[in-house]
Amino acid sequence: MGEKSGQKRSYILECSRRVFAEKGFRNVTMQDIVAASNISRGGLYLHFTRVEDIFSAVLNSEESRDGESTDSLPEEATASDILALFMKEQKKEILKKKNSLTIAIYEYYFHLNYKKIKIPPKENLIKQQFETGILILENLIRDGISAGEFYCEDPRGMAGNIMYTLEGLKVAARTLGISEAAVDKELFYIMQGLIME
Amino acid sequence: MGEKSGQKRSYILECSRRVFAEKGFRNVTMQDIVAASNISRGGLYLHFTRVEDIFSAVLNSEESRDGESTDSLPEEATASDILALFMKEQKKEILKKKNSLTIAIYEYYFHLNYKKIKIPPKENLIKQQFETGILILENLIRDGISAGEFYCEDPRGMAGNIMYTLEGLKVAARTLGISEAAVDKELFYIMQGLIME
Amino acid sequence: MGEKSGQKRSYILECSRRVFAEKGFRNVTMQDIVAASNISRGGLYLHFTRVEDIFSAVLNSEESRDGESTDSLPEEATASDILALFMKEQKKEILKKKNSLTIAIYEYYFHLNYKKIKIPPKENLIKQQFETGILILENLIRDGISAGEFYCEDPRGMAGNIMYTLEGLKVAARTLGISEAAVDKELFYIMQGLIME
Amino acid sequence: MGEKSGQKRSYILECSRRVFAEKGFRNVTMQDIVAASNISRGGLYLHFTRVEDIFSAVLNSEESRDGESTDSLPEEATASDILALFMKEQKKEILKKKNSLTIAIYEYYFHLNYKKIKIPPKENLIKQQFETGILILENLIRDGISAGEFYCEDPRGMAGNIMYTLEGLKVAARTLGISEAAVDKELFYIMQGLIME
DNA sequence: AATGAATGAGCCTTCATTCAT
DNA sequence: TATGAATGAAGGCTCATTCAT
Repeated sequence: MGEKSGQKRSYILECSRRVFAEKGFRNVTMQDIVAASNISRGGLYLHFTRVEDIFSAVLNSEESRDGESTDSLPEEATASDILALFMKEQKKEILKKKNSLTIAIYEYYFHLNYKKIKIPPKENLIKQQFETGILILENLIRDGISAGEFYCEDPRGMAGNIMYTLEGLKVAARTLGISEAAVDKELFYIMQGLIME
Repeated sequence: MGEKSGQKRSYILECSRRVFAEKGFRNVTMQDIVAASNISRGGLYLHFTRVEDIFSAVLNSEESRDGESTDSLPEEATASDILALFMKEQKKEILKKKNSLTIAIYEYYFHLNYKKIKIPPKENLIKQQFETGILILENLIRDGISAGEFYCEDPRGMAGNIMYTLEGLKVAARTLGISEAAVDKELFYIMQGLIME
Repeated sequence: MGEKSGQKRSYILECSRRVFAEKGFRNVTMQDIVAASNISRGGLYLHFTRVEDIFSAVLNSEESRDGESTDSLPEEATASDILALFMKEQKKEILKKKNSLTIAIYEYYFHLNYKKIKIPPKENLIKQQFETGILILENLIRDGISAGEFYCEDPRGMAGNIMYTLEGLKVAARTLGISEAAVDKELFYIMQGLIME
Repeated sequence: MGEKSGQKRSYILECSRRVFAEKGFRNVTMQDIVAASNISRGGLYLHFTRVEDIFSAVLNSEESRDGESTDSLPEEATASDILALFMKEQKKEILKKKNSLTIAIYEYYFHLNYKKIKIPPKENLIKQQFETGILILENLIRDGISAGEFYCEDPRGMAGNIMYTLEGLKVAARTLGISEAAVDKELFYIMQGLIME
């Protein structure tokens, strides 16, 4: 029973995710979600009353989906290997058009911004992801330094810088437009800055 | 006549700018602009038929406003001085809440994105600004290198990297939220990377 | 212009009045009023945003309509004549089914009651009408006493008593149902209490 | 089984009564009753299919509750004593805000009125109560007259007049609003009219 | 009998857009 | 040109009522 209800909820989120990926956040209406999930207007309201709640729930259900396509690495992978893989994933994310929530996420946060809604940090998964990203990179850089692969005087600073640069690329790709070559160039520049000559 | 019409148009843009700065792009309706400019509904439609046209026109009229608050520099300013000033302006821009079009611009581009509207590069002032920013930085870096103030192996790459990082900071400030101290840290990191020890 | 707008407003109120008379207050939707006045949904909202506002406006526009059907009296009418006429009018009002706002008024006040909305006494026309009714009756009774037609020790008390009795008859007619004969009996009883034997 | 079912029915009515007392008749939805009785939606529908049916059943179950708070009278009570007590009860009823079905009853009858539903007199308990009230008062007045306490030429007429006045006070208290002092004045006026000077 | 998820009709409200003046 | 009243489509929300379990 609780089971069934949970299933439906998941089903709605699954359908909604597609809608958000396709139309962003601000363009999505309750009706869009009704249409996408083939349920009744009232039926949807049984589970969610606002688009923003649905989006928030979608974000919270993303965790599990996240590692989806990561190529697995061999045991003896070097820091450079891992960094290269990370950059490859980031590139994919930056350029991904289909099935990406990126714009929707930005729009969602702008929306919260204007509605003056604050998400408690503990529930703010995007922020957590960002900060986790910094930590992972920092550790990776330190590992690379220890292994004599990387050179970096301020691993923490470098990690932050990389994450903000990636954020900049992500948003620029959705606004100014950015070619694959340009992304490659930027990512290459970052890696160059780390690798010992 | 053309004169009069032009005046009214400018007046509308001036009023609209305030509205966009306050409410972003997506939250603004024709009615908001009518209300802000004390103009008649029909009157507005004589000049513009869509909110996006108005926003586009606001962007195109921004050029003149841009250098507004730049502190002037002495003749003999060093590259470091200029870079420091640039960073100070960027910091202001990143953290500015009032009277900033930043969110509106992102929303506008997302909107174009979903409407599949492409702006010809020549008319895309924001993109041009971004690219101009890269050029200016590149030149500045080269000047600094020549003067023995900076060290950098790839001025062009560095300039791009800085611009994307700033973009990342700007969008993060409007989504994840970012403290002044964190901005300082990031900007300091960038400068550190340039200045010779 | 202000003229035109006022005309439309009056027109809406006129149509609404019919609707309220037919369906009461609680059963009336904005759509009913739209339908009754052959204007557009949005057009109605230009003038009124809630059914209760429309009803309130209808009440406030009733004043002028009020004396509509009063039979005129000869100059030399006695207090008894006037009282008889008053009672005749009251009887009509009590039994009137078509075109009466009585139930709507009760429903409206109940509605305000539950919404905890208080009408400032000065704007509460129904209350004023009631109190005016008491004053008029009191004066009439005093006149009748002076003329030796009536006998009454407490004209003010009698006037209040009559008004509440009439109110009771009015509401009973819409709830319990009441025959014309029963109304006659009650009104006759009141008059008997005044007229000297 | 019939027993069990009856219990549940009574339980629903008990809960519903509270809801009607609090929200009137028109504001009550099936959902309100479901919520108030911790019963399932479907479960409620097994017993009642409309709010009006529930309200009707509540009214019919009120009989037993009615005499609830009547102060008991000594054996040798005079007609005046009884009348005074009656008036005291009426005053309480007129002014009672909490736990009163008064408005709900009016709304219910208005509702029937508009739905053109007629209750057969035999089942119309409110009407019967009203008529019983008249009879009781009439007898009381006659008793008072016999005992030399009251003076009244038309006990039947007086009884009806009193009941309608009380009805008027009751409805006025819920619409125009009425102070305790004003109620006292009216009730006093009625008693004055009976008691021999 | 009992449950409560699901349905869909009905109402409310806001806007972009038009058009007579 | 300018005005602003009017239109109607689009979206939001709530409830009575049904129905599979």
